[in-house]
Amino acid sequence: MRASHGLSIGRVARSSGVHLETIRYYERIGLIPAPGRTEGGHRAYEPLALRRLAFVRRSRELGFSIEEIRALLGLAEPGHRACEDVRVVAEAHLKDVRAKIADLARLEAVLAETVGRCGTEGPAPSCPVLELLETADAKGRRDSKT
Amino acid sequence: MRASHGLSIGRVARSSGVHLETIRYYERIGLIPAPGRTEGGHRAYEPLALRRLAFVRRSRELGFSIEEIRALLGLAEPGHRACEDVRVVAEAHLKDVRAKIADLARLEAVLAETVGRCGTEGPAPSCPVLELLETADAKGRRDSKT
DNA sequence: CTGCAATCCGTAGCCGCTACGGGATCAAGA
DNA sequence: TCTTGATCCCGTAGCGGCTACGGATTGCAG
Repeated sequence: MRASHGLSIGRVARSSGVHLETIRYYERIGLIPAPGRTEGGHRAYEPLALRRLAFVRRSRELGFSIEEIRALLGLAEPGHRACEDVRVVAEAHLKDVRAKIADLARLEAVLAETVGRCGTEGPAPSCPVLELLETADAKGRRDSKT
Repeated sequence: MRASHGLSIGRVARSSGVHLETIRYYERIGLIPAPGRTEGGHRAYEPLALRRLAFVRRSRELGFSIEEIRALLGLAEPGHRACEDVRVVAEAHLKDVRAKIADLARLEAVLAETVGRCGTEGPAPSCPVLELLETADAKGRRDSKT
């Protein structure tokens, strides 16, 4: 197999924007196919590999998990581009993202309010942040008899 | 050491809301002190340990890292409750939280817009999500000569 | 042909847990 | 007292998604 004139992994890394070690990692976990090799054993990629890697990188940037990307790559193959299926994956991910945002927004509100009270306290010079952390809120306490 | 009438780890776990294995993990990494032991080798906690664990749990819920909590625990010790130092840690964390929210909000916008276009496309039945993922955006490409 | 950059590979580490498994111990009931 | 069944012991490995290390090879320009 004439893999002699393929692209080296370093080249592919630079032009796809995916770190060299990460490319080898993706290959190891089967996210991208193993490329051909030179006689000396170095990886030699076809230009197509660049597109696949760029797809993966873009998906990671958008927060898709490796497993989601595995699914998307399958769905993206020319021939059965099932937009409907793709939408399902994307919407599930969107839901996750929104949940995370909501979580963080709650934290942000609590932290901002508390930090905001620092230094502006009246007579008692106790620390609002520490008070917050020492608050034993309801959750997780179901200690009972015995 | 009369550690005989201390609280068992299971009890502490239930009433602090921290999983049993997580408590052992915290002890292993030195986040909480090792408690006394019964004759048989079981951990026997003092009531004070409950407060410390609750503090840790609350901090984790608010997204502080283990190392941040280590710092906070030091600062929370009665005697030198340096509110100013605590505020520094909390503000750094707040900044992180806000950065994450901003990141996620950007993702959310892109995903929502894209998914929203699914099915409402005109003649060409291509998939907006796939098109998004196949877009090779500027970042990360600095392939040049040679 | 020489010299140095690039690549090879396997392994271990990061964070914050969680799970597993086989044995020891504890506490309550009979 | 004995027995049972719940609890706890400990070490180790795994999760996701990489990143880093390091010694040996290969590639390629001068």
